[in-house]
Amino acid sequence: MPKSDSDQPYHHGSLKEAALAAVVARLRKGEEELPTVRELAAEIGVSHRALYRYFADKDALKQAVAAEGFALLAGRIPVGVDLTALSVIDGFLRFAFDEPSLYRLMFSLRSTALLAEPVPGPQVRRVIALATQAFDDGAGEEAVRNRVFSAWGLAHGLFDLWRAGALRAASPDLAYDFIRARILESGLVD
Amino acid sequence: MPKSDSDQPYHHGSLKEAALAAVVARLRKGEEELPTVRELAAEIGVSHRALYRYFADKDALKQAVAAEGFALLAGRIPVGVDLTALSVIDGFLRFAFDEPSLYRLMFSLRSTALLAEPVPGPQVRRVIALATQAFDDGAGEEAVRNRVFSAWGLAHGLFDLWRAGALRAASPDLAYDFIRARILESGLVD
DNA sequence: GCTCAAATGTATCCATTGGATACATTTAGG
DNA sequence: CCTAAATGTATCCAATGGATACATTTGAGC
Repeated sequence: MPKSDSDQPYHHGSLKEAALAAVVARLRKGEEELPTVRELAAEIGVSHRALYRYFADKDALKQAVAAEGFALLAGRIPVGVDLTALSVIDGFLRFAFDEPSLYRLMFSLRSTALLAEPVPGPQVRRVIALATQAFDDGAGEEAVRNRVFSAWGLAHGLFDLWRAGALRAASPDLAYDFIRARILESGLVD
Repeated sequence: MPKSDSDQPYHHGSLKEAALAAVVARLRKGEEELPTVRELAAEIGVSHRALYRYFADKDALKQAVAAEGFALLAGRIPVGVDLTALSVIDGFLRFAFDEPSLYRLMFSLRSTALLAEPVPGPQVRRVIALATQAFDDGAGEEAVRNRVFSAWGLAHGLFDLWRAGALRAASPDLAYDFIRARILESGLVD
């Protein structure tokens, strides 16, 4: 017999997706950290242990959220004729400033995870592939890789210094402009 | 009457210093994270609550450790005639690779802490002052500041990408060489 | 349609951890 | 000396990630 009229069915149906979406939404709303497993479960309407059917432990949840983040980042990078070194940089930087908490989470992972070993996850590989393509000016493979990492490092580093408070910019917009100016002036992207 | 022959006196004498030194030592030995308050207290030989006489909460302890880190970093930067843009970069990079856990902790702080607001802590200011002096080539104040942050951002960013696993270097030494090469090739430091 | 095993979710328990409060022990200044 | 402030301890608490056992659904094969 069906349990008395409860709006929620016993099986959620898409717990994993709902969990990831809920975490991303929270980070978007300004939360700096992952919610507790219990908070997250409560928001979705399940017992906290239910989440462990889909994530081995909390770190696995974090990894999955980070993977979502890289997928969202890839979505910010234009394709086709609009794929240029500058548009990659702009998409990357705008994503970082739009979703600072998510961005931080994505790059806070230890090695042995997503970005590395034995090969980066597909979401990360897509971002790297797009960037490599955009920066490919016909010079050798190594020269292109060097420029990609220099530009990536500069953007990532300046953003992180801002996040840590070292840039001491009056507003996020000014920080964005400052960082973009430094990248343009570096000559890494025309 | 004195408590029966216990080697440890009731008062430690320099708990704060001992605590900071113990944490730094642990990070140096490869621990990635801060120890728990209890572990730390046990190592020093006091009850865990004793530490709260010196640190408001665990975050305050973290901040203090980070401040120690910046002081150690400043110690890696040469003074006098050896203070050049390149020597600053080398000191900075070597510190990061020598003490990756401590380095990460130093830059993992939120804003409103040490690096920012209302003004960076003295340990951080010293590092910035040395870098600014080393990069001062007589061009305007703003141009110097721009170059300092570009170089800092590039070094910090590439190091963090390596730490996250994105560089996929075969060894720390190769990563170090790669990063140094990118910085030299940037033209930010001669 | 039925039945039963696999999938999914719940209830309950546990150890660890950061932190609070009350009390004990020293130390030092008048 | 004596006592107040400083320093450290004992003990308690709530939150949290995680484990184990059990309940509910679902669906594949007969």
